[in-house]
Formats: sequence, structure tokens, C-alpha cells
Amino acid sequence: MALRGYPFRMPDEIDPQAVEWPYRQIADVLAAEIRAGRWAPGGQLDSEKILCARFGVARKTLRRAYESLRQEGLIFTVPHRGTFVSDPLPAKK
Amino acid sequence: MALRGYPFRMPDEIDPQAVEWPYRQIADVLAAEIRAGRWAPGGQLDSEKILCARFGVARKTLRRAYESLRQEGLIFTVPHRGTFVSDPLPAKK
DNA sequence: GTACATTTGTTCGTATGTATA
DNA sequence: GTATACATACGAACAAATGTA
Repeated sequence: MALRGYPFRMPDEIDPQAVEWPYRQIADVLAAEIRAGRWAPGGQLDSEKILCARFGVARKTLRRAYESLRQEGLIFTVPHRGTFVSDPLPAKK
Repeated sequence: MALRGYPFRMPDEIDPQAVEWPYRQIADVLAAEIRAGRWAPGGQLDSEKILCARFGVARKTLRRAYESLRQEGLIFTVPHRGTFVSDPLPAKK
């Protein structure tokens, strides 16, 4: 990482200089983990706060990633409770 | 300045009629200020918006000037955060 | 019931990224 | 080169709902 004079290193797989937007990279990482079975269907995902720390992004960016995953049907959010893995998972396109 | 009957003075040192491209003039002005120590190494430069107003140019032009300064190693940009003076500054060629 | 922590919901201001005319 | 619009992102703050001690 650390491209073009960017002095910091991101905590996780996110590259702010990449072609893909950070929120997309995050969504892809989480989608892969969900598909891999890191959480069981219905299981609760990490909170926005935790994931912000993990990926080193602002909460708005993390929420944008979650929003994408919701639109893709992989997760659902219960207000003030948390975000969970869809059950069943949609077929992989 | 005050070209072609334009009764006012340009906001800053840019002369659209000069041989040098406006983005080059801007880059030179900023480079001189950086070398002169107007900002400390690591200090945040003015935003694109501010500098557009100062030099009286479109954002596209200002960004091109910043791009040149980045290539010269004088500054670096953190996406959505701002543009900063390199630390340390490269030796003047 | 009260107090506290946790999580998501919402809004504000500012800055850069990208695209189109 | 200019002008405009919109998307993405950071940072911060506060609100609302939930769960627990």
C-alpha cells in the first residue's frame, strides 16, 4: 500500500488509491467472508464501530458498504440492534 | 495584469495571456511559497476551492497545478482530507 | 425504576473524486 | 479552460432505541 506519497497504511485490505472505491472494497471483503461462512445465516455481523476500526474508514463509508450488501441481499439490519447475515443467502450471481 | 480592457485585476499572480500555462504559473507560485516556508512540512495547504477563488481559475486547472506539485514531490494529497506539504521537502533541482 | 453501555439513525461542514457539457 | 453537478469520503456531534446491570 502507501502509494504515491500516501504516508499511512490502512489497517486492512482497503487501498484508497485503488480503482475501486473504498466502500466497494469493504463490501467485497465482507461479502467474501459471508460467502465463506464466517458467520452463520442469521448471525450478527460486527458493529459499524468495530468495522470502522478494522478498515480504518469513516463510519459513513462503512455504512455505505453495508448499504450495498443490503441491496445485494446478503445482510439485513435491525435498527438499534445490529446487522445480520441473511437467511437464506441469495444465490451467487 | 488587467488584460484586454478588463478593468479589474486578477485575483492573484496568474496571467492568462502569458506564455506559461495558467496551471504552471499557479504551480510556480505555490512552489515558491512552499520553499519560502509559508507552510511547515506536513502542514495543510489551502483547499482547491480556496485556491480557485484566489487565482480565479476553474477547479480543473487548480487540480492540474496540484498534480504537478505532487509529481515534483513538494506536496501530497490525502483523498477527501486535504493536500499537505511533503516532509521532508525534496532538494531543489 | 435508574443508570449505563451499545448500536444504529441522522445531520452538519468540508474536501476530494469523477463525469458531463 | 470554464462551469456545473453529483458521488464519495472524513470528522464530528447528537438523537433514538435496545439491552443489561
